[in-house]
Amino acid sequence: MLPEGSGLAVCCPSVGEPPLGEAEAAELAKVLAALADPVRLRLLSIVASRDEVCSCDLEGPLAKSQPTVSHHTKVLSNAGLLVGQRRGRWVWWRVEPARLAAVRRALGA
Amino acid sequence: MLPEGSGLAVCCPSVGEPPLGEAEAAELAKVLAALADPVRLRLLSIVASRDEVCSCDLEGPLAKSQPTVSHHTKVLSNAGLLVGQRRGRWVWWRVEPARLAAVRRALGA
DNA sequence: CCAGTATATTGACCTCAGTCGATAGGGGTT
DNA sequence: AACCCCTATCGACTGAGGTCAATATACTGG
Repeated sequence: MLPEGSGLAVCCPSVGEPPLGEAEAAELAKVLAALADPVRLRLLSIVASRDEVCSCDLEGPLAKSQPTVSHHTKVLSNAGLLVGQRRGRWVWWRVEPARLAAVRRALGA
Repeated sequence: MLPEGSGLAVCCPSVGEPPLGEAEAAELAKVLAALADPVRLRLLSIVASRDEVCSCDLEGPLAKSQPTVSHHTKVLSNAGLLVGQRRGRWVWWRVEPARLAAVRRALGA
């Protein structure tokens, strides 16, 4: 449940600044793939709207089954965009704004 | 070969600003899906590095077959990220910085 | 018009990802 | 302990997408 590649956060081989080697491209593509799903974008938006949200409060708004929600939170968490913390029986999710900022920077002109 | 949805360019239902309806999420996901491929990211980076690049100059650096390159340019073009112009037998591609900026804005905190 | 070159499309293959039902694991409550 | 609730994993199905060989289309030059 930990972010795997963090080459993105450090600094900035961006799409605008030419070379963009295969490794950087692959890394950036992974994070973008995590973002490139409407359910996950809405999930992210919901979590961002409050400070913390538990998984059980996501099924309703997303209109997806519990396993599906769990799958999406895992994908976002692996991408470092979401961080989960277990408290009692619930898992509370919050967004990782720095990660999102890194993506914006990597897309920067 | 024309961008299809441009709801992104107008204004800003961002991931940070909560509601993010299903339609906006789907639209944003489409553009992000176009970006979420290492070959296309490198393609975009190459085109951005010069002002214009013709398809024939992409096969080499990308190490992909001609149909594959054509496929990727089409995907990026459909997403509004790349614009192609046929001059003689060549197609010259240039990036659409505004579109990329719109994506960054949609991802904005 | 014919030949040659650049690009687009087709068809097929293969892998991957989204989805859900069923089940397992973790953690409270009584 | 037994029970219930929340979350994670598994297995299976399905659809989407990256890739290339083969073919088609578009354009130029002779």
